[in-house]
This record gives sequence, structure tokens and C-alpha cells, in this order.
Amino acid sequence: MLLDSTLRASDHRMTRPRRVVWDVLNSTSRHLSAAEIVAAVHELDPGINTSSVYRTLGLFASLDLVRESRLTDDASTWEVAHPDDVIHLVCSLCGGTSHLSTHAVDALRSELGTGSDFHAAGIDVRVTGTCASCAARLHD
Amino acid sequence: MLLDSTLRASDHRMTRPRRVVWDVLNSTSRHLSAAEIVAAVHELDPGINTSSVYRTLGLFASLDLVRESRLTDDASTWEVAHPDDVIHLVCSLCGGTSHLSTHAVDALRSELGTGSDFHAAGIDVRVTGTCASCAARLHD
DNA sequence: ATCCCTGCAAACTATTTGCACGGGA
DNA sequence: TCCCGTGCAAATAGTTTGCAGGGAT
Repeated sequence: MLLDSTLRASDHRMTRPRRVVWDVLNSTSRHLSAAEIVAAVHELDPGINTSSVYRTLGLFASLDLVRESRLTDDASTWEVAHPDDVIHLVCSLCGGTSHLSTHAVDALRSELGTGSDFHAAGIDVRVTGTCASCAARLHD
Repeated sequence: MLLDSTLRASDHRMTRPRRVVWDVLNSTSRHLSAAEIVAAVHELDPGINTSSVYRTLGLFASLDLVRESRLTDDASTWEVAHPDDVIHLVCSLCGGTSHLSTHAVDALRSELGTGSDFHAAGIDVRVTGTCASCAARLHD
């Protein structure tokens, strides 16, 4: 629905690749790599081409439907756009990513607002470290 | 000097590529892409190979001498490691990057410390937006 | 009927790796 | 002397692009 209306509003057509990629992205709250998205897309429709997935992700990003992150040294990951500022917690052991909202981001935003040197649009916080389950595993 | 002692301490040899890459990185406070580093290195010594530059950057990063950032959609950028947490301000118009330290990062760090779900090691903040000079140019 | 979007394949860019030689300790 | 680090060239991974036909509006 959101997809349909957003596409219409921006003079884009609703097509099968776009529908399927959208469904895949909305089927999880995880960050997905392009390769994972392609795999999941192929499970639903093996006929959809990899380059269409990339083009679709690019389009969705330009429409602010999804958000691209380069959290690790590897490939980009994608997730359905989250309206609020969000902190990414990236575990260096398992590679898992989770979200966190704190008012530290709001605090930062207002600190930035006081200076006139830079107009902030988006704030992206990545915290690297170890998640609880990996930490627990280390203690065994 | 820092380079020399750090290499020694970690059982690595001081070589020409390492010296030259180090000099290049220390000749600026900007973020440099691998390509820029290679170009600057070649100006000092055209015989140094690109792969040696990559290997050197990887080594320096593992020794915490330099810091790799993936601030844009393009290639990684590198800078001499900064001891404190730092916020990157990335202008989406000119691509320029500047630094900023605020206590918002400290605030975030303590907020994270209160929860036990995640142990934070590094905090990386990227703010996208428009820098003062690009904003000024837009008003002409 | 129009022309946007797609599948396909090839191109491209940034980065990594295998190997044999040479220089630093 | 020993073997780590290098230059070289080829390989790799992720992503992008040109093109001609098919489908959405």
C-alpha cells in the first residue's frame, strides 16, 4: 500500500520485482545484504534478475522507502526506512545488527543546531562492540 | 617515530612503503581515499605498488595507527587515528568531511553503559547535511 | 500506443591474493 | 642468514550499465 502510493506519487510503475523486493524487506526487521535480498527474492520468483534488485533498491532509497547502510567492511545492507534516528549496534563477533533509540541522538541534534557551520540532515550512529549472546558464549 | 616504535613493538619491519604511506597520511588532516593515497605515494616514490599501499593501510589499521571510514557510497577513506571519539560531518554537496567532538558522544557512551545488552567498543557518528560554504553558494 | 522497466551479459571499480625475489633485522 | 614484505599480475566481489524486447498505464 505504502509502496503502491509512493510509486504512483513519484511517477513510477508498480512492477513485480518492486513488489517482491518490498515484500522481502518487510518480512524481517534485520538488515539484509543485497545478496540475501536476491536469494529471498529468487525463492519467491527465480526469474527476477539481480540487477533489477539493485535498481529497485536504489529507487527505493531515493524515495526514502529503504535505507542503505555500510555498517561493516563488506557489502551494503538494506532495511525498511525507519522514521526516527536510530543507533546501530554492530557486534564484531557475530556481525549481528540491532537498533536502539536514545535521546543522545536528540541531544546531538540540538548541539549541532546551535552551531551554524553545518546543517544536519541525517544522523547515523554506529556502535561496534559485542552483543550479549556473544559475550555469554565467550564465558563458557 | 610513533611509526617506528609501533612497528618494532609489534614485530613488523620498517620499510619504505610503510614510511611513505605514513608520511602521506600525516601530511594532511583530510580523509584520503586509497586512490588519493596511492597518487600521493607515487609522487614521492613511483615504484611503490598499489597493493603494498593497501596492505600497509590494513596493517596500520590493525595497529590502530589509522582509521578506516566508509563515509560515502564510494570507496573507503583513511585518516591518522584520532584518540578521541569523533563525529564526522559529511557534506552531501561537496563531499567534504570535517570533525567535531561533542559531549553528546560521551552522553551516548554512558547511556549505553547502563544497559547490559551490548558492550560498546567504538562509536562512530556520521552526520550528513550541508556545510556552511555550500549553503552560502546556494544562496547566490 | 507509449515508453518505463526488465532480463541478460558484459563492463567496471575497489580491493585482495599467489608467487618468487630482494631487502631489513 | 632468515623470512617478512614487496612488486607484479591475475583474480575476486560487489555493483553498474547498454541494449532490445515486454509489460504497466
